Amino acid sequence: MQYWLFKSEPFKWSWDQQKAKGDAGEEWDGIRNYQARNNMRLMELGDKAFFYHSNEGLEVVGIAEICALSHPDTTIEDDRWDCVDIKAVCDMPKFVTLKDVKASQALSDMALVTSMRLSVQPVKPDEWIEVCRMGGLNGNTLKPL
DNA sequence: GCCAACGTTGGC
DNA sequence: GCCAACGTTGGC
Repeated sequence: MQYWLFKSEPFKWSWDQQKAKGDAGEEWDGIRNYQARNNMRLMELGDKAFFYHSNEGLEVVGIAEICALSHPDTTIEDDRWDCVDIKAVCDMPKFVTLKDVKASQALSDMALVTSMRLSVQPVKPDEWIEVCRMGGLNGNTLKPL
């Protein structure tokens, strides 16, 4: 099991829209960055991910799960660009803001801070547990604390 | 809305 | 293969 973080500008694709898709999930298309794409190619079914609102909100709002392995992005005729599908799992009981993450000593190496512009990024297990804890979730069971 | 950071493109 | 120009991301 690996952990990830997906950024989305809420006025383009929000957590509410993601949740409305339910278990069917939705293709995470539109990624045109090699590093982000490579991360998606590494994802496995059942991997968990934070859903982060960029530009507006600037906070982790929920938890999603990979529900389809990397496949060609259907929105472009270019075989360089692949993507996975994700589905919503649960809300963060308390949103974890970028400010909170930056203020945490334990999260100082998190990609959200160090690789600001990367839109699909890996999350280390200890970072996963810590962000979940700050958001009011047990990172292993994903049950409220 | 500005601008810094940084990824990509394309000329040489 | 270098690097300048350019475009995009995303925090502020």
